[in-house]
Amino acid sequence: MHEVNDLRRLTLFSELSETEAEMLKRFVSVKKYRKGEIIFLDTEPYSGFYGILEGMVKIYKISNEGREHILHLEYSGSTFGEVPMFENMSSDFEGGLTYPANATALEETTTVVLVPMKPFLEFLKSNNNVCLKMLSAFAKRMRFLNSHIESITLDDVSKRLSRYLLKELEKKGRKSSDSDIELEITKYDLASHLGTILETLSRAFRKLHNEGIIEVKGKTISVLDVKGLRRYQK
Amino acid sequence: MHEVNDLRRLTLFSELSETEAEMLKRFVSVKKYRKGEIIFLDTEPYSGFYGILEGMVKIYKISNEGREHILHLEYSGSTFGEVPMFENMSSDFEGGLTYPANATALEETTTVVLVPMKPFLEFLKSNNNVCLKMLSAFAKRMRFLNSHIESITLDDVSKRLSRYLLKELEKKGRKSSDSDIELEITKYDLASHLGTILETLSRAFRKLHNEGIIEVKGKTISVLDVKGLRRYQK
DNA sequence: CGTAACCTTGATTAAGATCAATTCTCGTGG
DNA sequence: CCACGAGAATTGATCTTAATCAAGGTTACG
Repeated sequence: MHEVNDLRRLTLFSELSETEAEMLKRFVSVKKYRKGEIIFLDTEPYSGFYGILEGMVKIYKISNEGREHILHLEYSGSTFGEVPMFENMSSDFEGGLTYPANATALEETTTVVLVPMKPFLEFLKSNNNVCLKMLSAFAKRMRFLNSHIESITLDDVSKRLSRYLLKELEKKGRKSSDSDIELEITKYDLASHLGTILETLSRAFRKLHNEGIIEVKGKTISVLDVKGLRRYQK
Repeated sequence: MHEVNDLRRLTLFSELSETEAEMLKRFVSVKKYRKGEIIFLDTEPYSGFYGILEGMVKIYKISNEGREHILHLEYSGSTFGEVPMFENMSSDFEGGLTYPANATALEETTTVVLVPMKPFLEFLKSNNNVCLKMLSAFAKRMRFLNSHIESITLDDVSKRLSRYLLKELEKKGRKSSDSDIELEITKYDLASHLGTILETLSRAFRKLHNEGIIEVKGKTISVLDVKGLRRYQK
């Protein structure tokens, strides 16, 4: 279904000209994964970054005790695994590059493109445009990481949850105006993303429910009191 | 002492040609701060990023309860506050830009340059080189943020401390080979950086000491058993 | 040499992880 | 269409870690 022709579906490449996209096409390759399949591990040698044409991917780390923490959830249109590409440029680089985290497909049909390092770096040199776009994408991700750290170190679990729900509301907000949130991931994954575990997340949902702020019905969260939610994380 | 002429002391600009440096000089300005002085707050409107010519700066967030968390410690040669510069480029940008965190000088004589947004973005358009350097700096920082999150969510405080000490050893390692670490910051700031508080950090030091791994004498940490330290965080 | 900033230690409390037992939900095959 | 079973989620009891509260000690520096 999705082909190399869809390259411009990726935000990073959305403004490429026809000829530029053609150049890219020559060296990228399309791959498909099923739910739960691993795209790369943080131990693997680096070959290039990925862009999502369809589906959803989680980027995560695992502790020695086996606990998992999800750093990012990436959706169709976005890219991941770009970081190492720019690390062989810094003077203090030594040894082989690896991916910074693990990546696994979350949806049954997840289609990605692999953009290999060397040809892409060449491509970048003559495409200041894409360079700037990439900086913009990095900036966005850093802002996200900052606020993620902030929330993990300074907020308790219910606050983190309310923060997450508000962000989801904002996302939906652009499309529809009702205040129902449909969780796109399992609560296990959500817990891992919020830096906690399933049981604790469950109790946080209950707490917000008891305060009359939300209603939980499976994967559907109805926000009854947006102001309350906003007040909550302050 | 430090002047606009020192622009190439910043890693980001270290490879600029004479003429390029000249261009930059026209619009940057030098500022000096004393220990404890605030450089910017996360509520302030964004004007541009900073580069450190001399001294040290902490980048941090503060919770509503007044707890502080240090995201980065930046030293002479590095830049900070670049993120918002690339955020007005993304399509979903709305409203005025602010700094993503607070910045405060940690040393008595801290000298920085302010690089204002608009002229620098213009400059970037014709300097693919600097663009790539910036990507490399961003990549490095993201790698750091990732491992920071990993350590905060998956390790306990003593592990985080041992991780920190190992990184410091590595840094020193390039210069001298002995295994003494001279803390450049107060233990209060270190605690804040490790996502904990002074008392807990103190106990973590004691724990590592009791295991015979380190010796603590004020701001000097002697690592007696590097292997033990390495083993510790696994 | 005195004072303020810095650090340590102990006792107590609180948040969240772990362990264990159910319950709920939903897709699949009988 | 129902029943079964597996994965997902909830709930309770207990344990662990780290935050908080409180007091005292140490160091650096004017």
